[in-house]
Amino acid sequence: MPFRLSTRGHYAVLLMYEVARSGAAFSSLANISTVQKISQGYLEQIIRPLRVAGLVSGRKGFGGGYTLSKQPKEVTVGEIIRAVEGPTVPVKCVGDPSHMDSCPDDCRARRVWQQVGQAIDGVLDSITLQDLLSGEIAVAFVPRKGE
Amino acid sequence: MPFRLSTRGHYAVLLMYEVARSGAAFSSLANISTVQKISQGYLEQIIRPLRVAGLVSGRKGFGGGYTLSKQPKEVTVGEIIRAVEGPTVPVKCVGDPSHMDSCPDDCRARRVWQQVGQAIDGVLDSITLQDLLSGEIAVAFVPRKGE
DNA sequence: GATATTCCTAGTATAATAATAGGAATAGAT
DNA sequence: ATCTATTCCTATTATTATACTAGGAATATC
Repeated sequence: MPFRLSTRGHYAVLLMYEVARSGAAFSSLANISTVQKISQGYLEQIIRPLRVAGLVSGRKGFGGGYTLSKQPKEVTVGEIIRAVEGPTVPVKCVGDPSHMDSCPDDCRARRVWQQVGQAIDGVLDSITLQDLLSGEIAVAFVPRKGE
Repeated sequence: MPFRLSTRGHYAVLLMYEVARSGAAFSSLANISTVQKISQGYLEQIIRPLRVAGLVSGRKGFGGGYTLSKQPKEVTVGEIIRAVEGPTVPVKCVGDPSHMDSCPDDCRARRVWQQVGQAIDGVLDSITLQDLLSGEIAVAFVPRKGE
């Protein structure tokens, strides 16, 4: 339950993966909606900030859809998630000036949250759409029960 | 906004820090409530799972309160947060068997979420209450505007 | 002109969060 | 004994965020 990613960020990555899969051809949201089983209306909302951020460009009308604005290896998962969700800060008192005075100046925990945010961005920024396409992502160690 | 920690986990760390600061003496929630400006009733809810997990022990009555059950260097921030919030999994389809079939078996993104969860736990488990007490936490690199 | 698409704004149901409220049990102080 | 400070427990509630749905306007192709 802590450090959860909302469906917006989650779906944004799946969405961009589908757009990347189609290469130079236009991918329609109707098609992606079917493949990934996400409502088209919701996808429209999610792709808007991605377009504004210049990660995809859309084309209206019959045969239209979206294509990547950059090469798959130039687009990181971090860019995608931050475009739809904003900066990666686990608690408000880090990064948001309007909340920084809600905790004392000498708060020892603040550096913990900074490190966590940095670690998350480190992982997300190290993975590109090209990595997703080629399946070349290192398998994370997942501890099992009783280990 | 993504990967946010709720106040329960956030406050749990501040709470444990205050308990640790008092060493062997009992810390009352009334006092911690005043120092950290968190309502006592809410602190009571937060400390319960910490007590159940064996991180603190409580003593009722006048002069009562809570003390650490272990040495500060034996208690990690990760233990604290997971005790009150559950396991660190950014999306439901990782870790929760009831949701693992909602996405396809070959989902390329799943490893991303696994790696993120592992990175978060890596940071949280590397920091102990002793580190908070002594202030010996490495400063995370925080990028500034226009850098 | 029919249709498939992006593009835009608003509303809404559900769930999670962040508490508050009220009290019972217990230990020490007087 | 009684008073008070504390933990301990259960329930309720206000607020917010999430995760959508609805309805339509613009535009490009057939």
